[in-house]
Amino acid sequence: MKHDVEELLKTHGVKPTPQRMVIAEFLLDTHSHPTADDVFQAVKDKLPVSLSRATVYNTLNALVAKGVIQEVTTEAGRVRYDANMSDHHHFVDIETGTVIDIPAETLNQIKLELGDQYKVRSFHVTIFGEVVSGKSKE
Amino acid sequence: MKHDVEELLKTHGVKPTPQRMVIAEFLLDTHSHPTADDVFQAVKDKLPVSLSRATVYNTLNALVAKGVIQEVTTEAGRVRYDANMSDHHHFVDIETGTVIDIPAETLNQIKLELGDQYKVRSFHVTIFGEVVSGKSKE
DNA sequence: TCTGTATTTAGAATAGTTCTAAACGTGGAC
DNA sequence: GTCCACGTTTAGAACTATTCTAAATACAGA
Repeated sequence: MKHDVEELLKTHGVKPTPQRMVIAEFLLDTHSHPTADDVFQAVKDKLPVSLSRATVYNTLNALVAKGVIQEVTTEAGRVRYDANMSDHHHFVDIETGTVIDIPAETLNQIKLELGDQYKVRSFHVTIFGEVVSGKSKE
Repeated sequence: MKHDVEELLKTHGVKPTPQRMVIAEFLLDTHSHPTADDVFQAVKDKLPVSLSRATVYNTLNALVAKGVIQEVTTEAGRVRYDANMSDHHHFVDIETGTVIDIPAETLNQIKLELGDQYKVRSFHVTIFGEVVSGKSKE
Protein backbone atom coordinates (compact mmCIF):
# COMPACT_ATOMS: atom_id res chain seq x y z
CA MET A 1 0.00 0.00 0.00
CA LYS A 2 1.51 3.25 -1.14
CA HIS A 3 -0.23 5.41 1.46
CA ASP A 4 -1.77 4.38 4.76
CA VAL A 5 -4.95 6.26 3.95
CA GLU A 6 -6.86 4.83 6.87
CA GLU A 7 -4.25 6.00 9.33
CA LEU A 8 -4.01 9.41 7.67
CA LEU A 9 -7.75 9.98 7.95
CA LYS A 10 -7.87 8.80 11.55
CA THR A 11 -5.04 11.05 12.65
CA HIS A 12 -6.90 14.00 11.12
CA GLY A 13 -10.16 13.17 12.84
CA VAL A 14 -11.98 11.88 9.75
CA LYS A 15 -13.77 8.57 10.15
CA PRO A 16 -12.44 6.32 7.37
CA THR A 17 -15.47 5.10 5.42
CA PRO A 18 -15.00 3.24 2.11
CA GLN A 19 -16.11 6.32 0.15
CA ARG A 20 -13.66 8.58 1.95
CA MET A 21 -10.88 6.06 1.55
CA VAL A 22 -11.11 5.80 -2.23
CA ILE A 23 -11.45 9.56 -2.61
CA ALA A 24 -8.46 10.28 -0.38
CA GLU A 25 -6.43 7.55 -2.04
CA PHE A 26 -7.10 8.97 -5.48
CA LEU A 27 -6.07 12.45 -4.37
CA LEU A 28 -2.87 11.19 -2.77
CA ASP A 29 -1.93 9.33 -5.94
CA THR A 30 -2.26 12.20 -8.39
CA HIS A 31 -0.59 15.51 -9.05
CA SER A 32 -3.28 16.55 -11.50
CA HIS A 33 -5.15 19.00 -9.23
CA PRO A 34 -8.56 17.47 -10.05
CA THR A 35 -11.92 19.18 -9.79
CA ALA A 36 -14.76 17.65 -7.76
CA ASP A 37 -16.16 16.13 -10.93
CA ASP A 38 -12.76 14.72 -11.90
CA VAL A 39 -12.71 13.00 -8.51
CA PHE A 40 -16.24 11.70 -8.95
CA GLN A 41 -15.48 10.24 -12.39
CA ALA A 42 -12.24 8.69 -11.17
CA VAL A 43 -13.59 6.87 -8.14
CA LYS A 44 -17.25 6.14 -8.87
CA ASP A 45 -16.55 2.63 -10.19
CA LYS A 46 -14.18 1.69 -7.41
CA LEU A 47 -16.95 1.02 -4.93
CA PRO A 48 -19.46 -1.86 -4.81
CA VAL A 49 -22.27 0.66 -4.34
CA SER A 50 -23.21 3.69 -6.40
CA LEU A 51 -21.53 6.92 -5.40
CA SER A 52 -23.33 10.24 -5.00
CA ARG A 53 -21.84 13.55 -5.98
CA ALA A 54 -22.99 14.84 -2.62
CA THR A 55 -20.65 12.35 -0.95
CA VAL A 56 -17.77 13.56 -3.08
CA TYR A 57 -18.45 17.17 -2.11
CA ASN A 58 -19.02 16.28 1.55
CA THR A 59 -15.77 14.35 1.63
CA LEU A 60 -13.72 16.99 -0.15
CA ASN A 61 -15.05 19.67 2.18
CA ALA A 62 -14.34 17.52 5.22
CA LEU A 63 -10.80 16.76 4.06
CA VAL A 64 -10.15 20.46 3.50
CA ALA A 65 -11.60 21.38 6.91
CA LYS A 66 -9.41 18.81 8.63
CA GLY A 67 -6.28 19.85 6.77
CA VAL A 68 -5.76 16.65 4.78
CA ILE A 69 -5.95 18.41 1.43
CA GLN A 70 -6.23 21.99 0.21
CA GLU A 71 -8.29 23.90 -2.32
CA VAL A 72 -6.64 25.51 -5.32
CA THR A 73 -8.47 28.16 -7.31
CA THR A 74 -6.64 29.06 -10.46
CA GLU A 75 -9.64 29.64 -12.72
CA ALA A 76 -12.96 31.25 -12.04
CA GLY A 77 -15.96 29.16 -11.13
CA ARG A 78 -14.33 25.89 -10.14
CA VAL A 79 -12.29 24.52 -7.31
CA ARG A 80 -9.42 22.11 -7.65
CA TYR A 81 -8.01 19.90 -4.90
CA ASP A 82 -4.45 19.17 -3.94
CA ALA A 83 -3.23 16.57 -1.46
CA ASN A 84 0.27 18.00 -1.56
CA MET A 85 0.41 19.87 1.73
CA SER A 86 4.07 20.81 1.57
CA ASP A 87 4.92 24.49 1.21
CA HIS A 88 4.46 25.17 -2.46
CA HIS A 89 2.96 27.48 -5.05
CA HIS A 90 1.37 26.84 -8.41
CA PHE A 91 2.31 27.33 -11.99
CA VAL A 92 -0.63 27.45 -14.39
CA ASP A 93 0.00 26.66 -18.03
CA ILE A 94 -2.15 29.27 -19.76
CA GLU A 95 -2.50 27.14 -22.87
CA THR A 96 -3.74 23.94 -21.27
CA GLY A 97 -4.80 24.97 -17.77
CA THR A 98 -2.44 22.39 -16.32
CA VAL A 99 -1.45 23.21 -12.76
CA ILE A 100 2.08 22.33 -11.68
CA ASP A 101 3.42 22.44 -8.13
CA ILE A 102 6.38 24.72 -7.52
CA PRO A 103 8.17 24.06 -4.22
CA ALA A 104 8.52 27.13 -2.05
CA GLU A 105 12.32 26.76 -1.97
CA THR A 106 12.47 26.92 -5.73
CA LEU A 107 10.54 30.13 -5.67
CA ASN A 108 12.72 31.62 -2.96
CA GLN A 109 15.96 30.60 -4.59
CA ILE A 110 15.35 31.96 -7.99
CA LYS A 111 13.02 34.84 -7.23
CA LEU A 112 10.38 34.06 -9.81
CA GLU A 113 12.99 33.46 -12.47
CA LEU A 114 11.97 29.89 -13.05
CA GLY A 115 14.57 29.10 -15.66
CA ASP A 116 13.84 28.35 -19.28
CA GLN A 117 11.40 25.55 -18.63
CA TYR A 118 8.70 28.00 -17.61
CA LYS A 119 7.93 31.18 -19.48
CA VAL A 120 6.29 33.46 -16.93
CA ARG A 121 3.50 35.56 -18.40
CA SER A 122 2.20 36.98 -15.15
CA PHE A 123 1.94 36.04 -11.53
CA HIS A 124 -0.22 36.99 -8.66
CA VAL A 125 0.26 36.86 -4.94
CA THR A 126 -2.80 36.50 -2.73
CA ILE A 127 -2.27 36.92 0.98
CA PHE A 128 -4.83 35.72 3.50
CA GLY A 129 -4.91 37.18 6.96
CA GLU A 130 -6.54 39.68 9.24
CA VAL A 131 -6.48 43.45 9.21
CA VAL A 132 -5.44 44.39 12.71
CA SER A 133 -5.59 48.17 13.02
CA GLY A 134 -8.31 50.46 11.65
CA LYS A 135 -7.36 52.54 8.63
CA SER A 136 -9.46 50.40 6.30
CA LYS A 137 -8.87 51.31 2.70
CA GLU A 138 -12.24 49.71 1.89
CA MET B 1 -15.66 64.34 -14.36
CA LYS B 2 -13.30 62.23 -12.33
CA HIS B 3 -12.45 59.84 -15.13
CA ASP B 4 -12.77 60.30 -18.87
CA VAL B 5 -14.52 56.98 -19.21
CA GLU B 6 -15.49 57.54 -22.81
CA GLU B 7 -11.91 58.20 -23.81
CA LEU B 8 -10.67 55.24 -21.79
CA LEU B 9 -13.06 52.85 -23.50
CA LYS B 10 -12.28 54.23 -26.95
CA THR B 11 -8.53 53.92 -26.51
CA HIS B 12 -9.03 50.29 -25.53
CA GLY B 13 -11.22 49.51 -28.51
CA VAL B 14 -14.51 49.27 -26.63
CA LYS B 15 -17.42 51.20 -28.12
CA PRO B 16 -18.70 53.45 -25.34
CA THR B 17 -22.39 52.68 -24.96
CA PRO B 18 -24.37 54.10 -22.01
CA GLN B 19 -24.42 50.70 -20.31
CA ARG B 20 -20.68 50.25 -20.66
CA MET B 21 -20.05 53.80 -19.48
CA VAL B 22 -21.91 53.43 -16.18
CA ILE B 23 -20.38 50.03 -15.52
CA ALA B 24 -16.84 51.24 -16.22
CA GLU B 25 -17.41 54.40 -14.22
CA PHE B 26 -18.60 52.44 -11.22
CA LEU B 27 -15.56 50.16 -11.38
CA LEU B 28 -13.16 53.08 -11.67
CA ASP B 29 -14.72 54.75 -8.66
CA THR B 30 -14.48 51.86 -6.23
CA HIS B 31 -11.78 49.84 -4.55
CA SER B 32 -14.26 47.28 -3.30
CA HIS B 33 -13.47 44.51 -5.81
CA PRO B 34 -17.15 43.93 -6.65
CA THR B 35 -18.69 40.76 -8.05
CA ALA B 36 -20.79 40.83 -11.22
CA ASP B 37 -23.92 41.01 -9.11
CA ASP B 38 -22.49 43.87 -7.03
CA VAL B 39 -21.95 45.75 -10.28
CA PHE B 40 -25.47 44.97 -11.49
CA GLN B 41 -27.05 46.18 -8.26
CA ALA B 42 -24.93 49.33 -8.21
CA VAL B 43 -25.65 50.53 -11.74
CA LYS B 44 -29.08 49.17 -12.64
CA ASP B 45 -30.91 52.34 -11.60
CA LYS B 46 -28.47 54.69 -13.27
CA LEU B 47 -29.90 54.13 -16.74
CA PRO B 48 -33.21 55.27 -18.21
CA VAL B 49 -33.81 51.74 -19.49
CA SER B 50 -33.81 48.44 -17.66
CA LEU B 51 -30.47 46.70 -17.46
CA SER B 52 -29.94 43.02 -18.16
CA ARG B 53 -27.51 40.86 -16.24
CA ALA B 54 -26.32 39.57 -19.61
CA THR B 55 -25.16 43.09 -20.45
CA VAL B 56 -23.24 43.29 -17.20
CA TYR B 57 -21.49 40.01 -17.91
CA ASN B 58 -20.89 40.91 -21.56
CA THR B 59 -19.41 44.24 -20.54
CA LEU B 60 -17.24 42.85 -17.77
CA ASN B 61 -15.88 40.16 -20.09
CA ALA B 62 -15.23 42.72 -22.81
CA LEU B 63 -13.43 45.05 -20.40
CA VAL B 64 -11.26 42.19 -19.17
CA ALA B 65 -10.49 41.07 -22.74
CA LYS B 66 -9.47 44.60 -23.71
CA GLY B 67 -7.33 45.10 -20.63
CA VAL B 68 -9.41 47.85 -19.02
CA ILE B 69 -10.00 45.85 -15.84
CA GLN B 70 -8.86 42.53 -14.44
CA GLU B 71 -10.45 39.54 -12.75
CA VAL B 72 -9.61 38.68 -9.17
CA THR B 73 -10.42 35.23 -7.81
CA THR B 74 -9.89 35.04 -4.10
CA GLU B 75 -12.75 32.73 -3.23
CA ALA B 76 -14.15 29.73 -4.99
CA GLY B 77 -17.11 30.04 -7.29
CA ARG B 78 -17.16 33.77 -7.91
CA VAL B 79 -15.19 36.34 -9.79
CA ARG B 80 -14.41 39.86 -8.61
CA TYR B 81 -13.38 42.77 -10.80
CA ASP B 82 -10.68 45.36 -10.30
CA ALA B 83 -10.10 48.49 -12.36
CA ASN B 84 -6.77 49.08 -10.67
CA MET B 85 -4.35 47.96 -13.36
CA SER B 86 -1.19 49.05 -11.59
CA ASP B 87 1.20 46.34 -10.47
CA HIS B 88 -0.29 45.07 -7.26
CA HIS B 89 -1.27 42.03 -5.26
CA HIS B 90 -4.18 41.33 -2.96
CA PHE B 91 -4.68 40.99 0.73
CA VAL B 92 -7.81 39.05 1.71
CA ASP B 93 -9.23 39.61 5.18
CA ILE B 94 -10.19 36.07 6.16
CA GLU B 95 -12.84 37.30 8.58
CA THR B 96 -14.77 39.57 6.23
CA GLY B 97 -13.60 38.57 2.76
CA THR B 98 -12.57 42.16 2.10
CA VAL B 99 -9.94 42.42 -0.61
CA ILE B 100 -7.31 45.13 -0.26
CA ASP B 101 -4.80 46.18 -2.89
CA ILE B 102 -1.14 45.86 -1.97
CA PRO B 103 1.20 47.77 -4.29
CA ALA B 104 3.95 45.60 -5.74
CA GLU B 105 6.63 47.92 -4.31
CA THR B 106 5.28 47.40 -0.83
CA LEU B 107 5.51 43.70 -1.27
CA ASN B 108 9.00 43.87 -2.70
CA GLN B 109 10.28 46.21 -0.04
CA ILE B 110 9.15 44.31 2.94
CA LYS B 111 9.16 40.78 1.62
CA LEU B 112 5.74 39.78 2.82
CA GLU B 113 6.31 41.36 6.20
CA LEU B 114 3.44 43.75 5.90
CA GLY B 115 3.90 45.46 9.25
CA ASP B 116 1.47 45.22 12.13
CA GLN B 117 -1.56 46.41 10.21
CA TYR B 118 -1.88 43.04 8.47
CA LYS B 119 -1.53 39.75 10.23
CA VAL B 120 -0.54 37.29 7.53
CA ARG B 121 -2.13 33.88 7.98
CA SER B 122 -1.03 32.40 4.68
CA PHE B 123 -0.23 33.50 1.19
CA HIS B 124 -0.21 31.91 -2.17
CA VAL B 125 1.58 32.71 -5.38
CA THR B 126 0.01 31.69 -8.65
CA ILE B 127 2.13 32.05 -11.75
CA PHE B 128 0.60 32.04 -15.21
CA GLY B 129 2.72 31.18 -18.18
CA GLU B 130 3.76 28.50 -20.60
CA VAL B 131 5.77 25.36 -20.09
CA VAL B 132 8.45 25.54 -22.71
CA SER B 133 10.49 22.34 -22.61
CA GLY B 134 9.18 18.81 -22.18
CA LYS B 135 9.72 17.15 -18.80
CA SER B 136 6.07 17.60 -17.80
CA LYS B 137 5.52 16.77 -14.17
CA GLU B 138 1.79 16.38 -14.99
C1' DT C 1 -30.05 -7.24 19.54
C1' DC C 2 -31.41 -2.63 19.90
C1' DT C 3 -30.72 2.15 19.33
C1' DG C 4 -28.84 6.52 18.41
C1' DT C 5 -26.01 8.94 15.49
C1' DA C 6 -23.26 9.69 11.47
C1' DT C 7 -23.05 8.75 6.62
C1' DT C 8 -24.68 8.11 2.12
C1' DT C 9 -27.93 8.47 -1.50
C1' DA C 10 -30.86 10.55 -5.44
C1' DG C 11 -32.66 14.26 -6.77
C1' DA C 12 -34.27 19.02 -5.92
C1' DA C 13 -32.64 23.55 -5.17
C1' DT C 14 -29.50 27.38 -5.51
C1' DA C 15 -25.87 30.52 -7.33
C1' DG C 16 -23.15 32.24 -10.82
C1' DT C 17 -22.60 32.62 -15.57
C1' DT C 18 -23.50 31.91 -20.50
C1' DC C 19 -26.58 31.27 -24.30
C1' DT C 20 -30.50 32.34 -27.40
C1' DA C 21 -33.53 34.74 -30.14
C1' DA C 22 -35.82 38.80 -30.73
C1' DA C 23 -35.85 43.77 -30.38
C1' DC C 24 -33.29 47.91 -30.53
C1' DG C 25 -29.89 51.67 -31.83
C1' DT C 26 -26.79 53.79 -34.65
C1' DG C 27 -23.42 55.08 -38.17
C1' DG C 28 -22.52 55.24 -42.93
C1' DA C 29 -24.32 54.74 -48.09
C1' DC C 30 -27.30 56.59 -50.91
C1' DG D 1 -33.28 62.46 -44.39
C1' DT D 2 -34.08 57.25 -45.18
C1' DC D 3 -32.53 52.79 -45.19
C1' DC D 4 -29.79 49.01 -44.12
C1' DA D 5 -26.45 46.24 -41.86
C1' DC D 6 -24.48 45.19 -37.91
C1' DG D 7 -23.33 45.48 -33.18
C1' DT D 8 -25.68 45.82 -28.68
C1' DT D 9 -29.12 44.97 -25.34
C1' DT D 10 -32.85 42.51 -23.37
C1' DA D 11 -35.57 38.74 -20.84
C1' DG D 12 -35.51 34.53 -19.88
C1' DA D 13 -33.95 29.80 -20.72
C1' DA D 14 -30.06 26.88 -20.16
C1' DC D 15 -26.00 25.33 -18.17
C1' DT D 16 -22.41 24.27 -14.57
C1' DA D 17 -20.78 23.83 -10.05
C1' DT D 18 -22.19 23.22 -5.58
C1' DT D 19 -25.28 22.71 -1.60
C1' DC D 20 -29.48 21.19 0.48
C1' DT D 21 -33.14 17.85 1.72
C1' DA D 22 -35.29 13.89 3.22
C1' DA D 23 -35.15 9.17 3.34
C1' DA D 24 -32.42 4.97 3.57
C1' DT D 25 -28.42 2.81 5.40
C1' DA D 26 -24.41 1.54 8.28
C1' DC D 27 -22.40 0.92 12.39
C1' DA D 28 -20.52 1.61 17.26
C1' DG D 29 -21.74 1.04 21.80
C1' DA D 30 -25.25 -0.16 25.55
